[in-house]
Amino acid sequence: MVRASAARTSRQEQVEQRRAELLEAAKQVVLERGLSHTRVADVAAATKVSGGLIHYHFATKDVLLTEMLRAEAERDIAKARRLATGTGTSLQRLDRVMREFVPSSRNDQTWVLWIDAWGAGLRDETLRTISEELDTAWTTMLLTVVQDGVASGEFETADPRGVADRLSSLLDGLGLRVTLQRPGVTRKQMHEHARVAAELELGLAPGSLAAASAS
Amino acid sequence: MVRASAARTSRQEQVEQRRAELLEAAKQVVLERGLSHTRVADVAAATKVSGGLIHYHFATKDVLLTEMLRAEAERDIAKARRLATGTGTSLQRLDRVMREFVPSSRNDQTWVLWIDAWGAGLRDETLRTISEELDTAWTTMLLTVVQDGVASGEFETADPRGVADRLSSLLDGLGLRVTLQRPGVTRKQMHEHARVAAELELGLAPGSLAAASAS
DNA sequence: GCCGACTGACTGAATATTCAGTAAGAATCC
DNA sequence: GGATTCTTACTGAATATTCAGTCAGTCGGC
Repeated sequence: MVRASAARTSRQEQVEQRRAELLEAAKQVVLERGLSHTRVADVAAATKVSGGLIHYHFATKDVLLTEMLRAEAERDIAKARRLATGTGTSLQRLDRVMREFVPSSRNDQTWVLWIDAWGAGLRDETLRTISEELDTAWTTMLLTVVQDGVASGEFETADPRGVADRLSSLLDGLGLRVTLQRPGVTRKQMHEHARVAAELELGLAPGSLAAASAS
Repeated sequence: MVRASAARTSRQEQVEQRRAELLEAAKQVVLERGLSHTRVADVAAATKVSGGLIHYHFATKDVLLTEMLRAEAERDIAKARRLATGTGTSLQRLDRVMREFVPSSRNDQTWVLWIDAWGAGLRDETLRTISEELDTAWTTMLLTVVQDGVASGEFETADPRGVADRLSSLLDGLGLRVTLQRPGVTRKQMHEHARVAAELELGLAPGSLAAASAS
């Protein structure tokens, strides 16, 4: 009895694990081929599993992809929440947040995924909502940091909400350019642009944010 | 002789017109269904023409869609150029440019098309180049206006290039939000955000730009 | 009567979804 | 604790559909 119920991995856990495995494979395929060119056969092959199994766990391809994006969004949202409640001065936290926004490479998984999702969201209510929640989480997080900085006297602005909206919009525009490898917008420049804009918005002396990251 | 050579529309002109008609239909279909879900049969139906004719004028569907985007980009680029060389004070021109950027509705054709194209550009070199040219044109146009304003003493900045990059990135991020109907970012607010950011970047008194548009 | 624009039926490939069948394990009974 | 039914994750092949692209032939103007 005891042994049976204490099996290392219960049936349910195994299913959970398999689903997670399929979602992860789906993500990899989508990163390579794009949302619209992803085939369920690709996901099956990537997992070394039969095509039928995909449909055993996910009713349709759409469900698979949607759940993958939802899971991904949740992970990113959790990350944003963690950043919002980090330690250090507001200046340091703001710097950390902005660094987190910069694509880690031209192939940054997160950015590629969400740029794809923006397009799909134009016609799919569900996807639009998912990417919206992610967007909201990041903007809210920025807002928190800005508000904290204003409260502590580090930042100066009459419209924290507006600042957060502008900074997160700017970061999206910059991240897009970096990911699409637009000339003249490297990762380094993106960070620099974000720094300058934040300093202007928050009444900081030029270089304050650069100094924050050094410390 | 005279009659023949002066035919209202020459053979070549008719072909040109039909191609334009097909490109326009393709655009409409893409706006409705998205780049990846557009079928050549849809374009044929929209033009009340046989499926075969599409392939008579365009070798493949990809060619059709790519040419459609190229034509669209060229039109937009021409518009940007026109704005760059407009009349009025730099303040007025800047205001005009920013207004032009704001989606005319949640379904603004240009924005929907290019958000879709960003995603496709992640994996298609040609499409990436096309949207890059458009992007460059708008940024360059902004740069021109900023530089003119600096020269005339209306604006003050040490880095016109940086200002142009930041403003156009911000506008992309904002346009995206408006088009995806993100809560809290209406067309009006987008314009307001752009105004505030431009004033901060260019050392203008709050409201200068609002005043410019009123005049 | 030739040529170029056009039609529309057709092909073939790609691919999502279904489904009958298998086997390993869990639950139940004795 | 062994035999038995039952459940369920999974396979692989069949099926059904969707579409891009082709091609033989029509039609109208020059």
